Amino acid sequence: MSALDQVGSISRPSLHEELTDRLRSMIVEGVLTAGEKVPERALCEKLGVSRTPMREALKVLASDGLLTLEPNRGARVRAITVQELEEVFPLMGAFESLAGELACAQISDAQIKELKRVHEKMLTRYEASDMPGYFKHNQRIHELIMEAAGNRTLITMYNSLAVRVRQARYLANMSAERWKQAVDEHESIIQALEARDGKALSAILKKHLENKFAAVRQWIEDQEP
Amino acid sequence: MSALDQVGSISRPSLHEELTDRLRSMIVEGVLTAGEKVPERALCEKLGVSRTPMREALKVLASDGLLTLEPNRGARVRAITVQELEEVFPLMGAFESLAGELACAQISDAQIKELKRVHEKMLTRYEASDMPGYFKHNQRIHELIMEAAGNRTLITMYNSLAVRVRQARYLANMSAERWKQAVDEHESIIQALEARDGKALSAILKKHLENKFAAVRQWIEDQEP
DNA sequence: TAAATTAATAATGAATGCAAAATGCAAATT
DNA sequence: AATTTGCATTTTGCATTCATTATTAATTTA
Repeated sequence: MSALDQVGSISRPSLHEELTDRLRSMIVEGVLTAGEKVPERALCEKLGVSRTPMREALKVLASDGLLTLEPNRGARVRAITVQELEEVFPLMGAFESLAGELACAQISDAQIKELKRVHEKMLTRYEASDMPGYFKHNQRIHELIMEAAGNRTLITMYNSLAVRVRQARYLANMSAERWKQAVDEHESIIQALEARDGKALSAILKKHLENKFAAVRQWIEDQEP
Repeated sequence: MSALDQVGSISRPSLHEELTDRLRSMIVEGVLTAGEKVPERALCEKLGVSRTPMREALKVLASDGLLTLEPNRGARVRAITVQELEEVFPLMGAFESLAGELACAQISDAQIKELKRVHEKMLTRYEASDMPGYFKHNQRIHELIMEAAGNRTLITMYNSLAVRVRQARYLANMSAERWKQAVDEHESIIQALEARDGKALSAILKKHLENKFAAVRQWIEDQEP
């Protein structure tokens, strides 16, 4: 075995890949807001690239459901509709549920420890009423469970939905009760994981998401009376 | 309201869309086989298009997981690995299971009738030992259940997995017993649907897929000893 | 003046061109 | 003879250009 075998090949992501990632972030972070036109030319100039890779990126994001391409009329940021949200949540529920079962079957002690660590941090943020901080750790916990499930296809599909839900920031608003409830649910999640009780965790995660959805739905109904 | 308002606008799908569909079919139908390089230029000439829309299509298919793009080295048809298959099947199980529950909750009598019709046709094909014909109707039945679930997002995600599984034609080989078993399972599926028993259907569909997977896994093990 | 038609402008879809990278091959070296 | 090195060819990534379709502005006409 030569010393060179240790050296990994350098990966230089192509322009269109960087662009897809960049644009995806811009959409999720709300720099490009829902319904907004995506002016090809302007974006190209802003980011200093030509139209070819930009258009390639737009096609990919459209196939991911983040944009709509109206022929000869360009791209628009696709706003997730209430109807779509009602479609997406059961799916995410199924994903989380599956992830829970898979995770319990093979999660390591180290992974559980890490989860508890993040969970504790999240609690601190909750007690400090720091919602953004809370969400950050909250998201990380769900990511860790997905990772523990050890199914890359599952992660990919889950993320593609999560992105679209996150894009519509229904979640920024949460009542005090709902927040308390969510924290309690997370407590049970950790417990089920420690016990490696797949069925229980699966059910809790599904319920957790259903409650989240109920809160979102409530929020929507309050918004558009 | 003028008479012209009745006339729908001609939808001329853009070239890259047609190309993505075309290439997707070529992959699923095995015209482009797994592992094979996809020579941009040659394909362009064959299909009479320029490289731009072709490259856009390739990017989309890559993001769908049907191709891999090695930078500066072009596209290859991505062969689904055994590991990936093991990832995909639980997911499809979750999808089918969810579809079953949703379908039972809202399927119409007309839809059930249609399902039974296709089911009967499928039985005829089984009795005639016509496997391709059987598969065609089999696939249609699962499509109809998905449609009855009335969740477009679910359908989209399910299809994107189904395509990748279908591409690897593990299914063409099926033992007589397995075939018999599959037919019996389909019998139960129809019954559960008629009874609109969501839980039961959900369980049957999941089991149905698990058995299918077991058969596929068996086939793989026989292939590479 | 307001509606409608036409002209001008801008944006998109697709094709071509060019530079960089990879591949294939033959000569050269060990 | 086998491996390496240099060179030509091919292929890819991206930019640019051309053509077509929308959008806007201007003009005409009722």
